[in-house]
Amino acid sequence: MSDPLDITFAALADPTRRAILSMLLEDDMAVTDVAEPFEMSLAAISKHLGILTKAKLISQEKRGRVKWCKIEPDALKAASVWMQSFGQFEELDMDAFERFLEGELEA
Amino acid sequence: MSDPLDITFAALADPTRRAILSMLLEDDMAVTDVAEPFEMSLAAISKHLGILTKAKLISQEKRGRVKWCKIEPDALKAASVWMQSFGQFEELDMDAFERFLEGELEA
DNA sequence: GCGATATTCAACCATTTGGTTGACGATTAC
DNA sequence: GTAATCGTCAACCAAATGGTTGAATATCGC
Repeated sequence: MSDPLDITFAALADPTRRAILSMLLEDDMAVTDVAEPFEMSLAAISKHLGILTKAKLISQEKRGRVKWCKIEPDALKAASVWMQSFGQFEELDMDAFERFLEGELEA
Repeated sequence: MSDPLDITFAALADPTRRAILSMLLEDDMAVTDVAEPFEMSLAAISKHLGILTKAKLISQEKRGRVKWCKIEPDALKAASVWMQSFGQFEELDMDAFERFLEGELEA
């Protein structure tokens, strides 16, 4: 009943979840390590990771007692395609990207 | 306090609002005409348009008693850039990207 | 001026969201 | 075996979300 795009965009709407994705861009991480920089409970981070998993933005694999989180960039494709359908902006613009990152990292 | 991307992605997470954006891609529209194809009250659509306006995904201009809605694709740019940084990161120079990120984090 | 049209506002409601805490089931280390 | 670690679950809570209805505010046509 609910469009996968609903799930994708809703998952991306939370700053904690976007920060998690940025962290996972650099390397796969265990749940506890993902939680470490945030000022909230492990259970809360676990929930966020569940939402990202449902949105297929990440995958989780349990090895021993450690659950590893890995980014899954493909899920962004559908959302990206949807946005491209607006077609009024060009492809990735590095200057804009850097300006954006500056803003994002200040917060 | 809240990142503009929070607002943008949250606005895009609702299927009614995405449908409205698709409609506005074809032409500017009055509020009543936007509401016509949906099975919900005019007030509900008015709220959705308010959310899209706050996200700067559209603008609204009142001429007489009619309020015209116009798509504003620029707001999608920041979100698109953010997403493409994940979707296409394989095609980027990952080492340079990581060095860039680290530099930003120090600053 | 008066009625019809365009839109929003205010109050309300049910559901979802993002967080907490404490208990719990695995797994690992000693 | 027992204690510590990793992560989730369940119950709860406050606030936000997406919808409703009915009244209110402009503006237009006649």
